[in-house]
Amino acid sequence: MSAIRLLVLGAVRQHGRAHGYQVRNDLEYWGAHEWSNAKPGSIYHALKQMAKQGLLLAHEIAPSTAGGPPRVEYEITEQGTEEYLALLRDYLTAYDQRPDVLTAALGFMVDLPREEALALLEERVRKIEEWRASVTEYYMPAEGPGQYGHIGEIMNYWVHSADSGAEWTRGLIERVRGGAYTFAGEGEPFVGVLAEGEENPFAAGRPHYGDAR
Amino acid sequence: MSAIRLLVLGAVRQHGRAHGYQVRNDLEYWGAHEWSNAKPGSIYHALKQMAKQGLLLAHEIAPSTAGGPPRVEYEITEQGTEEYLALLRDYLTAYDQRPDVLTAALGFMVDLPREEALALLEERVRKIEEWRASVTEYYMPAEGPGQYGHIGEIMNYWVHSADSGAEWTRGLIERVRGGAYTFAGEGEPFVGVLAEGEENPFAAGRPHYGDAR
DNA sequence: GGGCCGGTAGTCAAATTTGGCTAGCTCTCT
DNA sequence: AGAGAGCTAGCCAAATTTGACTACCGGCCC
Repeated sequence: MSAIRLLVLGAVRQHGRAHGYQVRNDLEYWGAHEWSNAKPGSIYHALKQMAKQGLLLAHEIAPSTAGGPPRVEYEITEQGTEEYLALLRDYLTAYDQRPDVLTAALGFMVDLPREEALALLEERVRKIEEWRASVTEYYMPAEGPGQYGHIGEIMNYWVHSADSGAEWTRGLIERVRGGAYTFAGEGEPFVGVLAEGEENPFAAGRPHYGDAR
Repeated sequence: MSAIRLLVLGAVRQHGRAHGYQVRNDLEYWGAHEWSNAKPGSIYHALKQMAKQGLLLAHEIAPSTAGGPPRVEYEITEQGTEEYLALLRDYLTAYDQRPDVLTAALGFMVDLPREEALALLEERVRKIEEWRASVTEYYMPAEGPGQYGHIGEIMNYWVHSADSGAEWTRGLIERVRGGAYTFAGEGEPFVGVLAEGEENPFAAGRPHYGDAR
């Protein structure tokens, strides 16, 4: 799975009620078009699909005042909220090496209580360590390393990445345990959406890091 | 782009002439079904598509001795070889955070001369550093960090990953410069395909790291 | 001597993703 | 006043990816 469902559900949820273009703007504000596959086509597709599956409720709305075709507003359903939280928990703990998944989950982690977020992050570290152990067991056999030739570099790279990811996660755990950020039930949450009329400092089309490659 | 085209082209090239099932087996031998999207459907699709585009040449073959449907054998064309090398060079230098792309390229890097591989890897490091500079410039503005709340952790994660990736690449450069592995034109290459009848120690279905998540 | 497991070699529909396209409106410049 | 740029809002075809399914054969077990 990609991160798009979590992103779209999270965006709709923060708005209460949103149409596709708003979601698209939020994701762009978060820079998601640069670190995930959040392109217009994918966003609208995800909205429709999730509406069909009952995760979102679609309301047909008359053409807006500012031109453009008739639009559809979406609300998250009970079932959609469950899916949202399930994805969030899953992506915080899953070590699947795709940075977009973790990144999306980081953006929403404060929707969980602090203690739960900490538990999930600790589980994440545990999973990375397990993964590392299983890889080194299978790919560093008794015959010693080197028998794979340059292919051994692949394993070396994986292990290095895993170690680096675990280390970073431990740092995050410490910061969160030390009281950083505002989690669910701790008062005014940090707002990550644009207010009506506010301008987006990170609009697409800027000469960004996304241009690396 | 995903890594599948490079993987399939590389597999066909190593065989000289291969049918889909052989490619599928090679990729499985390399563990590619665990770190990339190399599933049967994707492999056969890529073969057909690249044959249509002239990167591969397809030969219809009579049903094999061992049952099953009539099969198709593929050979890489001149154009396919060019595309293969272009992808390889691109993936070795591109910092696009998707580990499958780099992993695939690492598996084939010895198809290039040692000096070229070194140059590409150095370019890779340069690109990562550029990327890092551009990110920190845009996302650590004058108002100081912390104004993004927990969203700042996302940038922190990216930067950490970039640094880790650059460091690893520098290590690889040193090993290669020090004479490790056998590159193009340096004698008998390391064989990464199964010989006829050899058994695959990494067959699918084993309890691997891929089961993390 | 029938059943079924595993290997060979793939196909197929459905879901997703990509990249570009449309169409109406407003604002600015000339 | 008209051209054109830019914003709002979203659609679409084509390509890709997923996950499950097919069909055939040989051998093993009972």
